[in-house]
Amino acid sequence: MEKYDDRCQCRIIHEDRVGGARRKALRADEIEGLSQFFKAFADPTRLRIIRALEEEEMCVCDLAAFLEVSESAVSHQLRLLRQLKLVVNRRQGQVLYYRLADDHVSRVAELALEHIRE
Amino acid sequence: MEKYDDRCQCRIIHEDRVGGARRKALRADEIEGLSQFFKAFADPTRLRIIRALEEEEMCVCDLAAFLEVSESAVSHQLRLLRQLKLVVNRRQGQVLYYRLADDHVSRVAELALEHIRE
DNA sequence: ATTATATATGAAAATATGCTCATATGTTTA
DNA sequence: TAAACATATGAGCATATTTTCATATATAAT
Repeated sequence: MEKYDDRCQCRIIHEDRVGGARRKALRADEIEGLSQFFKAFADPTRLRIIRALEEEEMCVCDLAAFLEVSESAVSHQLRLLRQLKLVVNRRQGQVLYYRLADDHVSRVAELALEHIRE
Repeated sequence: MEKYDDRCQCRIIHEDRVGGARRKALRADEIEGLSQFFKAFADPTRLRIIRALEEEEMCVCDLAAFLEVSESAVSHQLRLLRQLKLVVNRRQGQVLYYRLADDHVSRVAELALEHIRE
């Protein structure tokens, strides 16, 4: 004999709103993808990398110099940005040049900047 | 007698690009603000809260029911979103109704959604 | 071939984050 | 005034994230 419904024992004040939210909710994988995408921007180091690459492509050691952090740290962050498909690279000799994968990236950053400047 | 320059011992391949990046760089406090702003979107629970509030205002227990997480957890996340000025609330009796602070919030979410759907 | 350069990567340490639990606050109702 | 309800909050735990350090890989130069 259970004391409560085992699924959700929360009181619901507005059934309709909860239902509405459920109906328009994104699928779990979309939410996961979206939050991953935003995670890329959610760290000062990565955000500075993104901003720097808006201008022109840069190599790892340029970025390390600009950011004043270790090349290893930059490389780890770039891997993350690569996995999230926000940056791509091209090799020229021993140097890898990184650039932004597409312009949604800059546009999102620009829009957010507007927000915080208001 | 130091072995290296104590500021930055990185080799720089493209002085000009590093310089360019430095010149167009945002101030430290803007970078901090921006990354904080994005941090709000970088968690599935908060993202779902934001999406739910795009439709209409909701109270804490509605959100808890929709998200199927504890009201305490929702409340903690709402505090964070409040501190980041992404949501505001209004009290009606003992119920607090939350809504998005402005429409930059939805626009950023929408733009990012376009990105991941491509 | 050997050495140097540019970057990548795994493991571990330092830190940050998200949730739970217990308790506190503010509002309404009895 | 007391009890009930909606929400807030601090402390602590579990997990995740970011960096460092040591080492590995790929390309170029000697």
